[in-house]
Amino acid sequence: MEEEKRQHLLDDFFKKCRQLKLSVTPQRLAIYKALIADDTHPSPEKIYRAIRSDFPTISLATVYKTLETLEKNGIISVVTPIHNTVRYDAMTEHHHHIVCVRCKKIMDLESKELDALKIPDVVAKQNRLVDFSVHFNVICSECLEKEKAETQIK
Amino acid sequence: MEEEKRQHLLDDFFKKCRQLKLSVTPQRLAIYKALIADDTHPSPEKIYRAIRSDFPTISLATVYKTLETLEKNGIISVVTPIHNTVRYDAMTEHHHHIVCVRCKKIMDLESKELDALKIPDVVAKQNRLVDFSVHFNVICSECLEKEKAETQIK
DNA sequence: TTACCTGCAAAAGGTTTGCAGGCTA
DNA sequence: TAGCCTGCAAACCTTTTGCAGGTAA
Repeated sequence: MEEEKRQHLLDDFFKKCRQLKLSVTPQRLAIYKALIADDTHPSPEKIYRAIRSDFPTISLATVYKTLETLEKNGIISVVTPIHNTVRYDAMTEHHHHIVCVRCKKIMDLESKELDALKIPDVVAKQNRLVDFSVHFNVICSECLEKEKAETQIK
Repeated sequence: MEEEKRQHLLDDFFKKCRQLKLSVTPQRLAIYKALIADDTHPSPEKIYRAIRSDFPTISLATVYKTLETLEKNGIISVVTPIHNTVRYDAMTEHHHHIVCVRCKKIMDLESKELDALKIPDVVAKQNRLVDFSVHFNVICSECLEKEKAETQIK
């Protein structure tokens, strides 16, 4: 990430925290700075290690809580999108996925059109492409039904 | 999944196991059957619960080991593609990801072209689309370099 | 028969929770 | 000052490992 962009994110960070009435504690700031300083999409553990030299007493739980808070407030986002357990699939051929963000159901999607996606040049310019897939986050029909039913009760 | 497809997968299962010299134990078969009977891409835990009535003494560790073996042999595949820890990103705007399957590095990719992807009708027909992203698995340039260096040593 | 596979138990991550005290706004 | 935030400890959940005995081919 370019220095300019980093500075911009940092400015936004203060702005958003003020708006959302989130305290800007030294720890939070350090966690956020560590995140924008690391282009590899670090894990909580990696962020923890990065700021430990400046905050020797900080706890990993604080890092988790802070990241969760920032995420819930839309200031940062989670990359591993699906869930916290491994999920298996009997289909080994190439296909795509539709994931319900409510009930966590994962559905397969076969699509010749998506398979034929034009791959941006940067992807294969320096790296060797292994495969790719498209991932749709949705609220599934069942969850929509449930939501509707609950709204009517009220 | 249609019954026909299931039967086909099951036939393939026996064939592949024979080819790969993997024993077809009752437990393995049960695990595989449970996987193809469940269209929601179950977790090891869910498969374990599904077969426990038939194999009351089976251990969760066996389910894990079996799924890992089948996955390594290309008989099944893992859905949660990235890794077993959460990864965060300071960019909250819509973007795509390039993931190195070797070093687990995750890189951001912004692409108006990908954003403009034609979404298959089935996706939004019954579900409410929240968002989507394209996920490229690659071997990154650094890992390719490393690989090359190691090959030369041999 | 032999190598692989299972089941148990324990350990090893990774993540979450509760609470007392401290700090930000 | 009030409410939020931190740090500690413990719990929890998922996954991995080692090993002894059992079973498929």
